[in-house]
Amino acid sequence: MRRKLTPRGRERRAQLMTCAARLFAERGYHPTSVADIVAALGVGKGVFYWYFASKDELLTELLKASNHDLRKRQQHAIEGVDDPVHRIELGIRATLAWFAEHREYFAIIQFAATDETFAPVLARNREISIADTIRHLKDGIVDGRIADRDPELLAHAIHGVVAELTRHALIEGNVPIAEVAELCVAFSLEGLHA
Amino acid sequence: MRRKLTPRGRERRAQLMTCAARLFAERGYHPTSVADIVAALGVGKGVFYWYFASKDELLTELLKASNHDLRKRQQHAIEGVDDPVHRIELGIRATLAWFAEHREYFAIIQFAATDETFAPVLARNREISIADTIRHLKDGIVDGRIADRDPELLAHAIHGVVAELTRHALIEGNVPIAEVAELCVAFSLEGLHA
DNA sequence: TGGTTTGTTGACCGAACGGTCAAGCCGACG
DNA sequence: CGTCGGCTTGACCGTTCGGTCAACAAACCA
Repeated sequence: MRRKLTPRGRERRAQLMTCAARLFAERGYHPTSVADIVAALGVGKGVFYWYFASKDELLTELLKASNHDLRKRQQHAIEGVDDPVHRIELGIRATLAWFAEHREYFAIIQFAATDETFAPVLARNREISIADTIRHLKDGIVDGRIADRDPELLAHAIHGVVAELTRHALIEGNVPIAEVAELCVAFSLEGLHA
Repeated sequence: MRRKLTPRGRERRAQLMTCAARLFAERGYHPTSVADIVAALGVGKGVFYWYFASKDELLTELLKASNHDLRKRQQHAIEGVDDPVHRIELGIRATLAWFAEHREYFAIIQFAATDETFAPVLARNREISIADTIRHLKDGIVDGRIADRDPELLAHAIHGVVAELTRHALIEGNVPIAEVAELCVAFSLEGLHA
C-alpha cells in the first residue's frame, strides 16, 4: 500500500476508483476480480495494491466518497431555504439529480447493503441522511405543516420512495427523471390522496 | 441432479432450501459456499447436487418459491374486499406480516437484485406485484378516491415505502411491525400532509 | 550525476470455490 | 432373501481468486 501521493499518484487512484465503480455496477462486486479492474486499465496487479490495501478497502472508499459527494449536493440545494417542506422537496430533487449523474453508484450501494462487511459504512451513511431528514420533518411538525407522526419512520418512508423510484428510473429506463422527481415530491407530500 | 422424489427426498430438498436461505441471509450469497450449506445440515456435498443442478439454481428456486408464497398471502388478505383503497391497505399489511415471518428472505431478495444472474427472476416477480397494485390504483382513480397520477409510478412509490420500512423494522429492529404497518398505510394514503 | 522516493511489473502462492464421481448405503418390494 | 433405485459419501479436480514480492523504471532533488 502507498505511503505518500504525488499528483500522478492521486490521478491513478482516481482512475482505479472510477474504473472499479463501473465494473462493480456492471457485473457486481464479487464477480469482478482485482485482475479485471487492473486489466481494464491496462496496468499490472501491483498498481492496485499500491493504492489500496484490499479490494474491500476500495469499495469502502467508494461508498464513503460517493456519500460525501451526494450530501454536498443536497446541502448546496437547500442552502438558504427556510421552509422545512420546501427543504425536503429540494433534498429529494437533489438526490434524484445526483443519482442520474452517478448511475453506477446505485447498484454498488444496493449490493453493499447486503454484505456484512460493508453494511456498517452504509448504515452510517444512511443514519446521517435520515437525521438530516428528521430535522426538517420536526420543524414541519412544529409548524403544523406536516402530520404529527413518528419523524424517524416518516424519514424512512421518504427514503423508500426516493430509492425505489430512483431504481425504477435508472435501471428500468424509459422514464424521464424529471417526471419521476415530480411524483416523488407529490407522493411524499400528499400520498395517494385525491 | 435428482430424477424422482420420494417423500424423504422432498423433505431433504426443503431442508436444503431452508438452511441455505438462513445462511444466505446471514452471510450473503457469494460468501456462503455449498460446503457451508451441507456442513450446516451435517450431510455430504453430493446431497446438494442430487437435489440442485447448481448453487445458482437453488437461489432461483428460493426466489420463485418465496414470491409465490408472498403473493398467496396477499391474495388471501384482499379476498372478498371490493374497495380499491382498502385492498391496497390490506396488501401492504399482508406484505409486512409475511416478511415479519420470513425475515431471511429480505436480505436474499435485496442481494439477488444486484446480481445479473438473478435480476431477471426478481424483475419478473416485481412486475407481477406492480401489476397487481396498478390494478387497484386504476380502480381508485376511476372512483376519484386516488389522485390522478401515473399509476405505475404510484405503485413503485408504494413499493418503495413498504420495502424501506420493512427493512428498517426487520434489520434495525426495535420497531414493532404493527406500528410500522400503520405508518406505511398512513403515509401511502396521505403522505406528509397534516 | 548519483541517490532516494514514488510508482509499476507480472510471475507466483496458498486457499477456497463450485462441481464431479466411483463407490457404497438402505429401505421397499418381489 | 436378493436386487434395484433413490439417496449419500467425501476425496478429488480444475479453476479462480485475493494478495505478495523481488526486481525494475521513472521522477525528483541534491
